[in-house]
Amino acid sequence: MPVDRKTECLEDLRRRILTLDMPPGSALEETALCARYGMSRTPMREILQKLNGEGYVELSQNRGAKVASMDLGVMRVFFRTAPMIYAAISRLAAENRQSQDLALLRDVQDDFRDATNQSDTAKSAMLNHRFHLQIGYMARNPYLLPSLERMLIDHTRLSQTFYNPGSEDERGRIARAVDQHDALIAAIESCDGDAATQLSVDHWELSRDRLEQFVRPDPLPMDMLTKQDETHAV
Amino acid sequence: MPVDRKTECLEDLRRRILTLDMPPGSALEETALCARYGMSRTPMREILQKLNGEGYVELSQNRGAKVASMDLGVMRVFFRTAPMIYAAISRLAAENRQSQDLALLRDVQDDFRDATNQSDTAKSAMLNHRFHLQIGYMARNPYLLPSLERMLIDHTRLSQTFYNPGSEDERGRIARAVDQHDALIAAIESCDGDAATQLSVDHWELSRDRLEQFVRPDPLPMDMLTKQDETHAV
DNA sequence: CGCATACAATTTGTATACATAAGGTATGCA
DNA sequence: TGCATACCTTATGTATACAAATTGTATGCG
Repeated sequence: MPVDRKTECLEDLRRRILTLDMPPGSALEETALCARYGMSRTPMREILQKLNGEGYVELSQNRGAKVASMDLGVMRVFFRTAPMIYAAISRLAAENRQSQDLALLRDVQDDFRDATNQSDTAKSAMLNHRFHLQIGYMARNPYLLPSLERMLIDHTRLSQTFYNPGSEDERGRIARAVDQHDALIAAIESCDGDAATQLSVDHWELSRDRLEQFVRPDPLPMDMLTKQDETHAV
Repeated sequence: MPVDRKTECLEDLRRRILTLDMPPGSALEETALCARYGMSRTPMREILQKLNGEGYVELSQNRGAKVASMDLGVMRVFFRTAPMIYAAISRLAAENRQSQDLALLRDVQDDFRDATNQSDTAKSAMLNHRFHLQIGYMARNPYLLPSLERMLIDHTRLSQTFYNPGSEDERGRIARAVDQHDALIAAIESCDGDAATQLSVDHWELSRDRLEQFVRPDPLPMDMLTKQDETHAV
């Protein structure tokens, strides 16, 4: 059997969790996973332990593993924490980047742009995830990286929860996000920490505005309410 | 066999790593640990995986586990990141604290004060660690907590690296640190986020100044150099 | 004498069998 | 009929045996 079947399984589970193929809270039975990925329970349990450490799954004593939940209680926390982490990571990436990193980042961005052009939602989400994770690596800060990783897990899942591929607005936002990625790469390349910080804030606000549409939906149009009222009034 | 021998082992390993009983970089052989803690390799490997996820140990493919290293390259990163994380956590703790948390925090602080009065270095360091971790729990921010945990691992180990129990300066700093903890508790109790933030910065600067003494040691006294020069000049 | 290669010893990774604990179901009693 | 208790099923936790890989060592060749 291949040596890195484990790595393959690990990445596939991460992908399935991030793309909501495995929704938050769903149970992960060891034997089922073992059958699916063709390995014994021992390495599978180690994979689940690792995913637990990364924040993808939650483990309970004698009660198995579940995909990490995403209750609305932490949404507020998410919206408050994300800009701080993203801004700090972006600044550090601009200050500590190395040329080889930049090539990797461009590769991911190229793939991301292609995926968005093909309207491949899941692939776009995964490559957007990898893009921001790559910036995290470039920041070279082992203390902040785990926070970024946890933020990105929920950010990626949230984005897809509300994803509407047909919407004209959505397509426009995605195009702007791609452009912002390019601008961010440029800022990081020129080691401009201030610019990278500002761009990460802009990028965050684009994402936030989209997500908050669903947390605080627009009020119904006034005339519609009026019309209803009139109908009832008759 | 006891039900939570595993938990006991986990906490003991954390303690031994934090107190430098197991120095950074030292190898952790599975069979030796199994013999020491009286368990099989399977649960021990899961413990090592968990410690790896928490940042206490580093795992390499087919090359075993090592206590997380603390190379001087990340020291700069540490000094830059710590105040941001500590300040953010302190503010959030003040804003999101619950009364039951506060009682726990006071208990830890009481034990910490006792340990410092007894000049028990290792115990003081562990209780200081628990104090700040408890504040982390009170912040109720699952995204930032892992960063705090990683910072605290290195902070606790660093503090002991340079600890000098006989020094008069050291005793004074410890006394001030204890007082700062009390002030921080008061700020958190009154839900004063600004005060908690400021106090965490003060507390950090006390620690930073002490640690930086060793990173940038004072220059030798001028007259000593002069005297040496004169001797050679004869 | 130095280096490369092959072999042996040690250590890590995996599979399987067994132990244990949680949850559901059925049965008996009130 | 309702509830409690005992048992059975299922899934998780642990131990041990075996496989694979890495490292150190020794030997042979240049």
